[in-house]
Amino acid sequence: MSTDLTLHQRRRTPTPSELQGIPWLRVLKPEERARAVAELKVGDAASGDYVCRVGKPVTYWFGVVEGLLKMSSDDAQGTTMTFSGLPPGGWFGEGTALKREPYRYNVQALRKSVVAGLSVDSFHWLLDHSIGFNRFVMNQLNERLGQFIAAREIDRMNSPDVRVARSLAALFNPALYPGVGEILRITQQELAYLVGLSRQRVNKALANLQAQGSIRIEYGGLRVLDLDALRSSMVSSKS
DNA sequence: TCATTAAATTGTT
DNA sequence: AACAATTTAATGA
Repeated sequence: MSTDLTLHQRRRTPTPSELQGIPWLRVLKPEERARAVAELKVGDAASGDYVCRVGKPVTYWFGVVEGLLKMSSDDAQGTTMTFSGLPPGGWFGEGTALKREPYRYNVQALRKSVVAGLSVDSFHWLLDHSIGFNRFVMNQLNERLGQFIAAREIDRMNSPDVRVARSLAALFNPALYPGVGEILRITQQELAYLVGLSRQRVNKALANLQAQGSIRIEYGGLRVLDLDALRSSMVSSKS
């Protein structure tokens, strides 16, 4: 089920509409932006494809233009632990790109996706030349720290409804994933993989959240009606 | 553009 | 895990 590193093969230059979905381009000055755009590559990843794997040397700083990726890691026993989902607008790998160390996690496409990449050299060039870019990366690191702390709390609770609610809230984080608007394109099966629950249970949890008025279920996706309600959702599993 | 068919996704047991 | 119902996407006239 796992083909390898599609991005390194058939990569294109980004289309204008794809560039539109790259949030940090807007914080660059015209010269910086021109240079970055020239260096950007995009590639298509089929469902199951790996974007990066543990131990591989860092080649790119990656971003999701379209689709859905998941970030996970396998321990010595081969148990897979999913850290986070990566919806459109999300960029990752800055930690390893900064230090030019090998990747510490696997990133795999949950569905057919479009992934953008900026070479590590260009990434460093922007760090050396652009204040705006530095602010973006710093904010990105800070937001992600918040995400991981929240993720630990999520793992400790055993109420499925709350787990689903909090995980959804994370995916709708506008700072980290500006490409996600009112609606998040994600199937209940994909969400089940991310949260670590059965699809049936996720289906039920979503129904509860909808009844509570914080989301609306749509075919192939979800619409957020009340993000704060998702973030602070308490245990109310009357299923 | 519309009708038909296949595929994907959801709701339920 | 399996099934039926629903929605979307694809096809071709």
